[in-house]
Amino acid sequence: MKRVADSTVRRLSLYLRYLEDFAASGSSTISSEELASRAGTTSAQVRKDLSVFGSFGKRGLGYDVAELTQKLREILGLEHEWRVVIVGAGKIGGALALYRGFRQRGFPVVAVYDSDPRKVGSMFESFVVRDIASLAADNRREPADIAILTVPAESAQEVLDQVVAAGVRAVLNFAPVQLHAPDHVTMKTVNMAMELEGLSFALKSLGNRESGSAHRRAKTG
Amino acid sequence: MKRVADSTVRRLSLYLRYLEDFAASGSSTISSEELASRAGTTSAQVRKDLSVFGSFGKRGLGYDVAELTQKLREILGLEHEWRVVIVGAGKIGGALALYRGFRQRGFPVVAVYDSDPRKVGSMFESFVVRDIASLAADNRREPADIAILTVPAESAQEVLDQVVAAGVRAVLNFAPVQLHAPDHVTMKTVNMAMELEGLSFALKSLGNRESGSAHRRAKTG
DNA sequence: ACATGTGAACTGCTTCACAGCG
DNA sequence: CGCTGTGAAGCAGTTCACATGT
Repeated sequence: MKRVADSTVRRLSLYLRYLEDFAASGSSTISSEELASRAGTTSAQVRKDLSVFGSFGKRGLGYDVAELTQKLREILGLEHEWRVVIVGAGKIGGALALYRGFRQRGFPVVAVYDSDPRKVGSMFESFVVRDIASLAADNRREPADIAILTVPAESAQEVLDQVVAAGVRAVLNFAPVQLHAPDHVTMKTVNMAMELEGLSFALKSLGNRESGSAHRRAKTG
Repeated sequence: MKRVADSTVRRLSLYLRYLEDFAASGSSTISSEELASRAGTTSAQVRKDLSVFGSFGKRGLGYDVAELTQKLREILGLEHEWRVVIVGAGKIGGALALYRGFRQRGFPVVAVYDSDPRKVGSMFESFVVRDIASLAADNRREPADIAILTVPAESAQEVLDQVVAAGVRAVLNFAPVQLHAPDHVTMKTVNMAMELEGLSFALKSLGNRESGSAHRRAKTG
């Protein structure tokens, strides 16, 4: 199949969320225009995105909510659960391990790993922290589909290598560095430092004219 | 000034991180080629990105690490700190409030807010959780530059509206919904559900051929 | 009549390739 | 001679506009 743009997949994920809301509200059909306004895009974009995978609408009518929901779930591969492991038992790893939304959306967290011997074996809510070195063996019994990396930037590449060697083929990285993985491994990076610096750039570019800026320029406030 | 592409700003942020590492390792000059390999891009891209803001290199030599670091900090608006408030005293908000990396990179968390009266007034590590309704007044005394939204999807738009009304002009949203803000407010969204679904799509597209897939198809494993 | 599905036009980011300069 | 800086070319994603089908 032809390569699908990343931006398209991201929007499909958004559409799915709104369809689920919409189904709850009772309506059985929805137009590309309505989906677009919810997802913050245009009706043409919605139709183009869907057209990559087929023709799901009825001309003059729109899309059947239940049917399109089901199609999107199929397209995104959400018909069964994907087993997630968290690697890095720190603050953020902890928050994610406890976050119920993942399981609700079909991504149950099945284990937590760390490379720090002092953490290994300790309890982490309902999880016993396992040694990252045992991931490969654990994976042979009960394969993990996705690894979430919440380790410090310094060790992120090393840990990624271990995760890849263990056979995991999808990684969500929270370390603020660009990691290098083999082609058969899919990686997404959430870089909060980068997002904040993007906001900094925007604030600075706008001239930061609001009254509050004074307290920074003149510390003698 | 001409509009700068979002992708450019994101890469500048990455370059800066590597320059900081590089400075620590002693070298005083760096080529676009070397920066590119670290940041996972091409030398031409590095030069194009920088050329948007000026000519910082020396032909035949490369870039002075200290000088380029300084320039990037200026460009990104990192010469002074930006005050951050976290709105939503739940699991993720908590992890972010405790995360030291923000302060280290110039984004000190100065307060935590929530709209749940049961949480307001309670301690959250070193923070007393404040009522979101008091944000506007607090802001008049000590303006927050950036709000990080870690509230449930259902209330995210409502909370965003309050944050905007309080005068905050930059928002980092962790709720998995598309939010609508006025033009003068800059928003970035980190949507973990979307990232995971992107990984799901990739795994599914690759056919998920590895041994582990069997245990899902045949529950009789 | 109405909303989809889609080729064509457009926009904007990336890559190329080389002139320019240290 | 080496590496930057940059127009020009190439490519990918978005928007337009209308033919198509119900």
